[in-house]
Amino acid sequence: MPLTKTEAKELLRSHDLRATGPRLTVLRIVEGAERPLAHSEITDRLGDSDSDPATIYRNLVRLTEVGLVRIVSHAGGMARYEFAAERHPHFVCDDCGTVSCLPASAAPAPAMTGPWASSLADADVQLQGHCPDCLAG
Amino acid sequence: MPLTKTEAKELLRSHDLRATGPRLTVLRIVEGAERPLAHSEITDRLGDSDSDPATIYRNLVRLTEVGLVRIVSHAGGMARYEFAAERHPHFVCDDCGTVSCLPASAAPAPAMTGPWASSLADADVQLQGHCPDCLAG
DNA sequence: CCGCTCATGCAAGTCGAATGCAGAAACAAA
DNA sequence: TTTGTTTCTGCATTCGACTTGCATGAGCGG
Repeated sequence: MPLTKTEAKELLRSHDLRATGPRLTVLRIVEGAERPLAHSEITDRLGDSDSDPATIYRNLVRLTEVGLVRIVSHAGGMARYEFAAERHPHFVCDDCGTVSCLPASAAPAPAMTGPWASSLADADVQLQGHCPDCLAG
Repeated sequence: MPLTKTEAKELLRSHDLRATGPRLTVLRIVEGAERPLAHSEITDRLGDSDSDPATIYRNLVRLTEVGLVRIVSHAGGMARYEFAAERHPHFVCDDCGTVSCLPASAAPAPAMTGPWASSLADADVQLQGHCPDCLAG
């Protein structure tokens, strides 16, 4: 469900960020993605408006700081960014490095007593293994 | 439960690896650690026998290839290595980057039908959030 | 003890990511 | 609309984790 240019603009302004060209584009790409994207995958999807790589990095940092975007994984040494609206478990493939989204029902909520209780209550779940594609191939 | 020098040596030989000085040291450090260690943390624990950083990297790669060691996380852009004997959930702190080990009871096994079934069955669980220390501080 | 093979150390290179700086653009106010 | 402040962009540089090439040196089977 892609964000319109106006919606994205308002979203940025409501987080005290200026609605600049590259920023709008990055936000809309991340929001419209079907899975967490790496920096290189975002630049690939820029199309006509190819901004400077460093600008994309800085915008991802900025969007992460204000909470619009979240880093889901560093698999393979590259950060993967996801729109921070909904939380669900992710599956990281140890072979191909792809990060996939899973339905919440796939992973029961973790729980523990003691000092870890509140940490686990708000934790994101990530599963690591071999994805169906790599198992098949 | 630290590995003796002889046990480590046999473990290496049984995996078709030569029992060299740096290799033995790295294996024993990783095995004796209470949590997954980054490359820099391993060199910190080398003590008297400080080998070349590249040698440590290559040994971590080799040990990972033969399955004695596993990469648990790339949080903060650095790989964390753990002795591959037992599997348990890990908690990665988004603030300080520390990777902690949790008891298996903390995270129920994930499950799903369809193509993901077998992938999830063998998956490692990793939780991301804010560790008790960072929540307190 | 010999010799083949693999590992080490050193240096240089790769790649993702961060940073300094000057010019340009966004937003608010006049 | 024009001005002015503040933030952002683009370019180049730097950084840190990691990798690789190559010659020397160490393991281990014979």
